[in-house]
Amino acid sequence: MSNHFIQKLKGFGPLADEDIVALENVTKSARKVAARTDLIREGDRPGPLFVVLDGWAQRYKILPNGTRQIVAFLLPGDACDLHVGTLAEMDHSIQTVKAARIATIANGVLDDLMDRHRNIRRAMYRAQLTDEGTLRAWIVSMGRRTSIERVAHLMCELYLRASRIGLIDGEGFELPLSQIMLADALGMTPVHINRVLKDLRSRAAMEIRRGTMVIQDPVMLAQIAGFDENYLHRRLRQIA
Amino acid sequence: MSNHFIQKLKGFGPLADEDIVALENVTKSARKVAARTDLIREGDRPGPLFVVLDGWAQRYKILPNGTRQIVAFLLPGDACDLHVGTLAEMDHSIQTVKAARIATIANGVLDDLMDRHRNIRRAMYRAQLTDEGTLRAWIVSMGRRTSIERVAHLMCELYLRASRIGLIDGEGFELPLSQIMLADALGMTPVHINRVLKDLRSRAAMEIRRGTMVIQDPVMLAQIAGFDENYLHRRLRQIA
DNA sequence: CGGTCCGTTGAGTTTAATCAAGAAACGTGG
DNA sequence: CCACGTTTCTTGATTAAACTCAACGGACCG
Repeated sequence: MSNHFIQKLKGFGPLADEDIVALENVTKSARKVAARTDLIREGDRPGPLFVVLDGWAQRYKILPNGTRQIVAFLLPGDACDLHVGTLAEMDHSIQTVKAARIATIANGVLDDLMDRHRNIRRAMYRAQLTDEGTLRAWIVSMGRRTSIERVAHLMCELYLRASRIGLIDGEGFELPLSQIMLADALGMTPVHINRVLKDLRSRAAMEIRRGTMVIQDPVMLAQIAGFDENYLHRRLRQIA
Repeated sequence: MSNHFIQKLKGFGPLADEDIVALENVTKSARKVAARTDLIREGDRPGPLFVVLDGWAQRYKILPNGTRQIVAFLLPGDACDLHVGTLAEMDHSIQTVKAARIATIANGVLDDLMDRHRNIRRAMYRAQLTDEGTLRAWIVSMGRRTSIERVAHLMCELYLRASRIGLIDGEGFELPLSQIMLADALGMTPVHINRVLKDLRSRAAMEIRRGTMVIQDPVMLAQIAGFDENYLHRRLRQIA
């Protein structure tokens, strides 16, 4: 059975057999978690590191006025903050989006893993860096893109991330996000998301059909989005 | 002469004398850089790690339509991405805001430093985590806060960060940001920023006077912002 | 088969952007 | 140290984008 986490780390630097064994060991405790279940809540004392082996999760924050902002989507292979456990209090919550398989790595175990395996350490930092790039891209989207550009940009991002971990099947990929979630991720209202999706559909750029995202015209979509995939660090530099 | 970088890292975990010596060594190459100078540009092959010892810098991205989005402010003691040098291409630019003193740490030197000094490594990761928290807070602001809340929130953030590194002098602190920069950071137009600042001034919450930010009513400002300083991880958990 | 959540559409409102123009501050060179 | 040019700040009037409110159809679930 393939382990998306190991798969992903391999993309960020060479791993020796012993590294892989260590990673398998440390993630074999994975458990099934139902959809819409909080793994950890804002204000909690940070627990272990979470690794999404299968399924989707999201980071989000609820504001005093009751609105919600989703801050990141976690796809198979994604981990939460490295060393999140060293800080006093969570500043946001993490929740499964659909049924997921989640591994938890205790802090001590993680420290140990990072101390002993230089390859793993480096691969995880690089993974961390691409996550940061994604956060920055979200800020750019929210600050300077129109609503249709924003939607298109998120779709490009998710498509690219899904494709890298082999989640594309022919016509499209599974997108387990309601329009409400999209609204909370993009800083809009569900009503407006609905209108934007209608617009994208009428332009024959993309369409969401029963939980499946279908990109009819990838070039048009990327053009609308002003999408620059460099921020996801597609090409790693050759490292000595 | 105090070194803001070392000062800041000390706040994220204990450093031994030898750690401090190593950090001093590695930052003694600092050079003066004029205001509004790009340290590195989007598309460049990432160079060394930059550390801001004094002055302000900013990360920003220019969009195809010519607009700009500032993605982060770097204050004295702040560093750029760890291991930024391991990736293929910068996805944004970094520029000084005012005249600054910048140290550069070559990739090999940084790797070496991190490998040899466990304390430094950990402190830098924790610093990195708080930076990430700040990015998430910006996303929340842009997505779900009104313009006045957004401005107030940024001011609270900057005030808190400035106060931690001893940049507050009595009434306020130096804020070397034009309204244009504030607009580019908050995803608004300069005209609207101007009106919002006027509003905050008329409420006697805060005021910017000749490059100095004066907070007349911190409680009101934090209330307007819905500011939760936890995201900046004020309190580090006790670590064994 | 009834309830709830989600998606869809229309009408009216609010927020912030745009356009425009003048005043103030700043920097530079003579 | 002043004069001039440039950038930044400020304000008003108008426009555009997205939100709010409301209602209904459809899908899914127990």
